[in-house]
Amino acid sequence: MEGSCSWEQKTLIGELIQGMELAKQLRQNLGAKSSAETREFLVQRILSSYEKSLLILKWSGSMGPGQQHQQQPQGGGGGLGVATNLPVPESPISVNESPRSDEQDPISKKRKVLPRWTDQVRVNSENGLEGPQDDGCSWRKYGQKDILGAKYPRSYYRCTFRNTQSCWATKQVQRSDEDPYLFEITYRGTHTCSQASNSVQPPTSPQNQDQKPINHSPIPQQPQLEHCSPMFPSNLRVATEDLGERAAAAAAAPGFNFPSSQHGGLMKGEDNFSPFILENETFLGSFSPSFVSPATPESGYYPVSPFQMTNSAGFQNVHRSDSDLTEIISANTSATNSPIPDLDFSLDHVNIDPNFPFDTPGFFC
DNA sequence: TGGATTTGACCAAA
DNA sequence: TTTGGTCAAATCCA
Repeated sequence: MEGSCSWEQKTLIGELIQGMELAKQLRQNLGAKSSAETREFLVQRILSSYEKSLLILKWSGSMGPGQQHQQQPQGGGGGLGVATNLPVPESPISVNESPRSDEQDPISKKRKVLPRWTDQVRVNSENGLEGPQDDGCSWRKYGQKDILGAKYPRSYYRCTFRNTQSCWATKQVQRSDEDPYLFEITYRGTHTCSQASNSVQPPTSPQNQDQKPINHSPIPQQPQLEHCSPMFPSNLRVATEDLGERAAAAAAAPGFNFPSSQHGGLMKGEDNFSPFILENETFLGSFSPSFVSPATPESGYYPVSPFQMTNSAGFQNVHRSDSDLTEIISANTSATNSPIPDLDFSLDHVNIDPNFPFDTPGFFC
């Protein structure tokens, strides 16, 4: 935390202040005999504020001085990566070497270091739709793998236009151990194909988020082939996934398959989860227009803030997304040859309220 | 018949 | 050595 005006500090203070104010509101509501719903909502927000504060502290504490914006510990307890105040890398494409080379080398089997972020889609069997909604992009499944500690196999998809348009965007779909109706979709890389404008873009900074209109609809209309760039998720709940919990979740279950956007059906017939309905498919955070059409896959290295995950106001729905700052951050640091670990973190159990005051006084320097 | 999916094998990172 | 990610041949399907 360099200087007296670190982003973390301000954010932390803002969170605490917000929590205090919410507590006051709750107090007033208690006296005013407000509805239980209102009180519950306030409690939810208060808890959210404190959880965020704790995450900030946790994250900050795990970073070396002056590195908060550049690295993030890997592992479930990673906490939040806050790179918000980082400007979009002037030239993310050229700044990176390894990620870029990886991404440009389709033949390499090396684990790609691409911008990665996770979205979660909750489905339910009531609506009759088959599987989670299409995210607006054309994906082609190229693999499935049983993941250690996970009850369900993970499916791998890549852009249909990978060959024709050299679009290296990929996504992984993993059904939640704890909630079979919850799918965690990890996007890697950004679309550079013709459907890029519809593609899911990595979350961006809070600043950007503030500028985005927020859809406060608590219940998203069953998105029809919505654009990948999920406008605003109606979920206000941003859960961070605790990596440890995954392993903990144990029971077994049949593998699952995720319907591809082109087929709509389940990938694996034996799956008993047939009629899935997308209850929520959103992507927390806002997307800066400047991120919409990266010139190259590498350009997907965006500064991201966990808080951009904040968003609209759904009340009960599950959803959330998280981001992976790793590569994004590396874009900003590679120039200094700093080894950047693959920082993958997610936020689970954290409810980020849609009204997170990024404009809280002092939020920004 | 062409495009998409399945699945075992391979490879590199951890 | 283990595990995750990808490849590519086989298979499926419209």
